[in-house]
Amino acid sequence: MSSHPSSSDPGGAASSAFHRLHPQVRRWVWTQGWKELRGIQEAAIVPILEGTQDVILSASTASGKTEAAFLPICSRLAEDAGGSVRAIYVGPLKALINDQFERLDGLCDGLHIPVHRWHGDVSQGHKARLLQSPAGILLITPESLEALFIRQGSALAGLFSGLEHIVIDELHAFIGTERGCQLQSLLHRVELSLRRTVPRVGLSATLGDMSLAAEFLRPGAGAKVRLCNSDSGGGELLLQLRGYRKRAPDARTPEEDEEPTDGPPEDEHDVGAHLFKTLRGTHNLVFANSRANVELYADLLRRRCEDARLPNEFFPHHGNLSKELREEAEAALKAKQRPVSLVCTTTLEMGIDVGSVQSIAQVGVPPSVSSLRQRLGRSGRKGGPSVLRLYLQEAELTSTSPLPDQLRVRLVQSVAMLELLLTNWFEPPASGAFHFSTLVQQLLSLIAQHGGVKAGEAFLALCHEGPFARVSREDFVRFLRGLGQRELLSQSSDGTLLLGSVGERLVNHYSFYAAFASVEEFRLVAGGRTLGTMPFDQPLFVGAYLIFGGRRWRVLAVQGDEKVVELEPAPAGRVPVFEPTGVGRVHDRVREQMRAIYAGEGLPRYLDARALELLAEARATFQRWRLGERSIVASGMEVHVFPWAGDAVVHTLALALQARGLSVQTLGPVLSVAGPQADVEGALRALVAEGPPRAESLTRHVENMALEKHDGFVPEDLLARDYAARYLDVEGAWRVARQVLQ
DNA sequence: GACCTGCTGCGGCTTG
Repeated sequence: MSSHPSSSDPGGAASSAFHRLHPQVRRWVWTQGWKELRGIQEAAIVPILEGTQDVILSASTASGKTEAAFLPICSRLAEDAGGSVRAIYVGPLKALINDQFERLDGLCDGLHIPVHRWHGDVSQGHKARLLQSPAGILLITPESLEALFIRQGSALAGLFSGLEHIVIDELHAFIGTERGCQLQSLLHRVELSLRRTVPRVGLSATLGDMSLAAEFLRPGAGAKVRLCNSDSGGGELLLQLRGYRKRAPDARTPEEDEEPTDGPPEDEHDVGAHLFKTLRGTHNLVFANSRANVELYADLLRRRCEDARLPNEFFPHHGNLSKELREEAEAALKAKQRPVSLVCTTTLEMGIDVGSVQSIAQVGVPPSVSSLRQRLGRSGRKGGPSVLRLYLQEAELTSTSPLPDQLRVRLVQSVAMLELLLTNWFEPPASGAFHFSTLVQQLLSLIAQHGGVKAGEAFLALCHEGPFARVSREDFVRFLRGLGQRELLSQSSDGTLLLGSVGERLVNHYSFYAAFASVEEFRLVAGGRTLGTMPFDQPLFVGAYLIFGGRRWRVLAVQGDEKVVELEPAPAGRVPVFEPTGVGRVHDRVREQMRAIYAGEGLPRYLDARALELLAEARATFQRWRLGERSIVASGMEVHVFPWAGDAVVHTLALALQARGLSVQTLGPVLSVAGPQADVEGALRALVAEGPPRAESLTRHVENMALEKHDGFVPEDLLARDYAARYLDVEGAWRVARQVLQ
């Protein structure tokens, strides 16, 4: 960014917008010693000052987005900030709200604009003071805003009567989620109670398709949202993908158990050795995908420090660690007084500012291109290059190695993701869900707010013009009937909806304010013996494989009500993969790119020697099986189908084949079906001939469709529709079915 | 075998 050495005016000669800020606000900018406003700050002034438009401010982390929103907002409030809350800021994290509170307080202090924060850790005294004399800016979480509706329902309109601005921070973190849907509903309900709209400002990291973000910010009128984008542009990127070989796990089955070995296996030591050698002495983030791996690598690196008689530089950071430990680690990284690297899960992907780091390490397959991009954004900010090192382990092949291992799908998927990252593509946020679980919450909340509502009013408020616009009147009636049967609702003689006994209990517990569920632990049982518990927040199928307690198991049955999963030891030789080929849902585009890499000959320059070897093996397997020419191959008693499509298509095909009585297992990009090839091809041909079914009909074999918090109260058919909209792609699956038969 | 986020009112205690 260039500076204006000839001028001490932060607005610069070209800026007319700066002069439209309140004199006191301009003075604050001068006292900060800023040479000029950043592009995004400049661009935001006029649209926010006018106060008639919704705005999205999109720029990379630490680009001054908060100030961009609040310089003009404070200019508007500088003369008079009283009477009611005048601006609401919604943040996804308490820590972020605390950060922003400190920053805003400095700006607002001289302007006599009160700043209040409101979340679970704020004392009741502070909250009571705001309720007594509401004024200025309120920083709040979606959950605390929910609590305000339920606890202060009748006082809400007065509390917010003079509200002029709503700011949503980290907008991208809300899009497509239950929590985001809850926030949309709460903001809509604020406007309903004020009987007017309030302009919204969304702050976000750079998003690919801005129209999705705009539609999220103002449902139904996304096209009218003003977009202010300050893409600082991709700087230089230094990239390396390092391959490692790992002993095949197939040798170890539950029948022939061994003593657990001490410490991590050799292969992790190799990865650890390189991490230690390259990261020590500087500041870095190591993303390790799971809490278990975070602990493993943090421990391994700490011991290397001890061995070298160095003070420890490596600390773990994940959601199960205490707040104190996490804050200590964050502070150490930010202080920059001595070298510190944090080994973390997604905790450090967004939110609080830890300053920029020298490099990013990713151990294992990245969850998605967009998260890779987000992680990369943490490195090399001040003009320097971003550095990304990817560490990938593939199993040593044996005579019984399953096809996905031979195909090195983890390595190839990672290369595909890096290639897509380099072309600046990344996955759009999820869309299409109905969010019935959050509709349960919002309906109960609406009733609690007003003491009772008519069904027609609720439909208008939540569905017709609210965030649940895709729910039809007929569906809403069925939905209400279902909630009535489950005693969440009751109806008075004049037709008013009231809370039923179960609804009353739900709403009166503080856990009701969050739209997302705490992960439920399932009890794992094998041969009548309880092995332990494990959290499941993903669909679970009979026949699925999992690893627990260092052993491999196959799911025999799922008892959703009792939260019990029955297991049997996985048969020897049928153990498919050492670790998941990717976490989360893989996009069509990534799998298409994988096929191109298998079929191609190019050697990406960022691969090390071992990774090149593994890629060569992958391509040799692809050639040997002639997968460039055919998508169905038989191997022993199994048939492998390669749709080269994303998880939604793979999952849909698996369910469709299961519905025809076949035993199907999905292994990353591959569907493995038991039986002769002719049967599988026959089944696929029959599917194509029948044509695509209604997506809901395929959910018959899904054991636990109720994944979101209140899904258990949602009528089965509506739940099936929500599930299909989130996880299935019938059109895509039938297109692929036609292709693989050619 | 993914990960992350959030939470009120009140009773009972100590301390100034």
